[in-house]
Amino acid sequence: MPRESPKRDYELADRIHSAAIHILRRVRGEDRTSGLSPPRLSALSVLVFAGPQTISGLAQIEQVKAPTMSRLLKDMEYAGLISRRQDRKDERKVWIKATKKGERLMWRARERRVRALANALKEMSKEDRKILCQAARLIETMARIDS
Amino acid sequence: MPRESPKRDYELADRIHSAAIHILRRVRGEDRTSGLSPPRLSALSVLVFAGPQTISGLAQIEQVKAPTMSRLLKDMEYAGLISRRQDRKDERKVWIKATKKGERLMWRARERRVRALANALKEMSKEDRKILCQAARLIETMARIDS
DNA sequence: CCTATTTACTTAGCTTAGCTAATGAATTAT
DNA sequence: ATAATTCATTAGCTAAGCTAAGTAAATAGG
Repeated sequence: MPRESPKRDYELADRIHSAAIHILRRVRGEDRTSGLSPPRLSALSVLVFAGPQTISGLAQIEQVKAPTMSRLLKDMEYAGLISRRQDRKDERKVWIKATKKGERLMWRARERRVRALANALKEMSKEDRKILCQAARLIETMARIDS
Repeated sequence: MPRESPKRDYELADRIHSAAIHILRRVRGEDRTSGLSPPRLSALSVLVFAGPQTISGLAQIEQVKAPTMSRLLKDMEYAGLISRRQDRKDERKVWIKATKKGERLMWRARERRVRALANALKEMSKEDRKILCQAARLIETMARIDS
């Protein structure tokens, strides 16, 4: 494991952190108008793209504790965005899946969200987009390594 | 304004968003042990690096409404991390600056935070770091463009 | 086979951080 | 002089994170 430059590590961590904070603050307002907060949208998109999940499974994917996910899902169910079904074999497990309404809402919210970043993205060069894309992938990988 | 690939825009926005969420969830626990939540740490680092700010100025930099910043600062003052001083000319304005204790705490928190990402950063190639660094800069630029 | 432990989910209760609306006080404009 | 604006705060709401504790189902051990 190459330990080149501790100072750079600090700076890099700082900047990643700062960037993350500002990105989220930026899209928060936009997302809220759609009725979907970032955590809900994030969970919903997992359900849409990766298919049904158990609650604790989804919590793990979203890096959140089970009670937190449980409450998010309760509200989302009330809003008609997801549905539940018990596992046949193991009656403790509950499988969550996005409803049609949930899928529709997700797409609309996504549209709003991208619009919130559109000004910047539109003016961006191909190279810059590529950098962002690669960085996003790196970060997703990082986030999954358990400390 | 070159509008090359709308579909890519969606995907890119999605991935940036997701990456931001996961980064913050990752460092939150680490930061909490130092007594500094991400928003507080972020505000404090502005004060340390960019010098004293008025409350509304700081709110604007942090992309947050004034009451939110007001409350953050109230708690941070109580904790001895920042101090206030009224403007001589305009007695409505309050200048905020980091105390010595605030600076020390900021550095320690930063250390913890980087440690939370260290496992991943350590194993990262020079190229990967460079990508992250460039991406962070791009995002900072994006975040400052007002929609 | 029965008890004990583990697992999946929920509930309750706390904290932090966003927001808007309303207030007080100082400044600026008419 | 008065009206409008600006800076900061307070009050009160919502959302999302946590831990601890509780219920119900499944699994393990004697």
